[in-house]
Amino acid sequence: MLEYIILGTLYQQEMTGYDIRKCIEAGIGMFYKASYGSIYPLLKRLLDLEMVTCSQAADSSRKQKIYVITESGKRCFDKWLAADENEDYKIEMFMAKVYFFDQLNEEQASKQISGFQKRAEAYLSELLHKREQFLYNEHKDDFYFKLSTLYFGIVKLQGILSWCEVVKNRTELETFVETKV
Amino acid sequence: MLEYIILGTLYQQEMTGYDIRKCIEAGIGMFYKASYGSIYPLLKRLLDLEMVTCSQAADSSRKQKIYVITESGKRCFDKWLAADENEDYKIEMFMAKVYFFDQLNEEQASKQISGFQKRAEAYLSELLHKREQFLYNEHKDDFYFKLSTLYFGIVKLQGILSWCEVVKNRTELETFVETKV
DNA sequence: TAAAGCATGTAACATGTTACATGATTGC
DNA sequence: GCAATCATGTAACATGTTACATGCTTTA
Repeated sequence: MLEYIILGTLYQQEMTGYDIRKCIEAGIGMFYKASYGSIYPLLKRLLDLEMVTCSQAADSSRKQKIYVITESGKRCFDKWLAADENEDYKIEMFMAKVYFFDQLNEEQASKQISGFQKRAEAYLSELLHKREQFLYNEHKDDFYFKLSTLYFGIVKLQGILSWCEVVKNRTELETFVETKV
Repeated sequence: MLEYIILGTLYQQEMTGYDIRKCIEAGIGMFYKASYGSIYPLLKRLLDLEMVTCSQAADSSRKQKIYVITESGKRCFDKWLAADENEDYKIEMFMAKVYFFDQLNEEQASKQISGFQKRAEAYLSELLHKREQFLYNEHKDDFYFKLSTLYFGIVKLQGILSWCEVVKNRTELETFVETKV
């Protein structure tokens, strides 16, 4: 995963390993954390794979290495971005991918979001079913917190579904916040 | 983390490693995945630490090992459950802990939820601030999906906050679902 | 001039997954 | 009798974190 995020970051702008970390933190820090201990070794591997090239900065006062994505690296990233992963992708991973969807054509983006939405819907049904089984339980009060986590899952999935509905149609994002407060 | 979840599971009921996995999957599978490759080695370690004991099933037709939590194991689990982690706990980890809050006294449970809520509020402010910076950006349309992930974070945090508000006061959980649909 | 930030990198550790190996029991 | 499920366990692999080592540059 991180290798693609690195490629996606370099796709937008060449930069140093240090800057890559800052970009990731600023952009998708909410969903994904990357440390130097994972970035630097990966950059080395991407160099070996010729997905990126690297040059010492002309401004040689600093010992910085500027990384640039290659054509091969771009193709690799594009392929990942367009791939419709059937996997049981966690929402955080999916969001880290969505972050780069501005580089994807709208149709494919919508399709991937719809796919994710469908899986989320199926999962929500499961949870609602689980909730019903609990609903008439005599000992309900003894499981208040256990149940609360189930409700958390339900509310979270409902949130995901409304997000999908808005974003797959490229609806104005402010609708999210306006309806609140 | 998993060691505590195993202890918490055995606290409620003695069982085999196989059953522990099923329990985890059924209870907090939504937040936490555990494979045999992680459970069995951990059970061995918990045995060494005398947090659990183990006996071959009397019904010896099957080669099953029934694990039982010890007093020392219970104390260890209690301590973890009551500990007010200041850490930057991810919501999933927190929920896995909340799952066991029925074993904790109400005051401490509410206090931990309030603590989590506070940290979530601070984070939400950050995100709302970030959003404002984007709001009047001329190139906003070029970052639709990038922005959408920011909004996802905002909506998610708002969801977390309302969950906290309900659960820390032990309010009827159905309010979550009733207001919807 | 001291602290904060820029900048790279490694080694030890932690954690967990996947695939494999093995074999009994239960339900159809 | 066959498939599904119960049941345990290991070894190789994947992934990533933390702490450490090093030293320059910018800013208060």
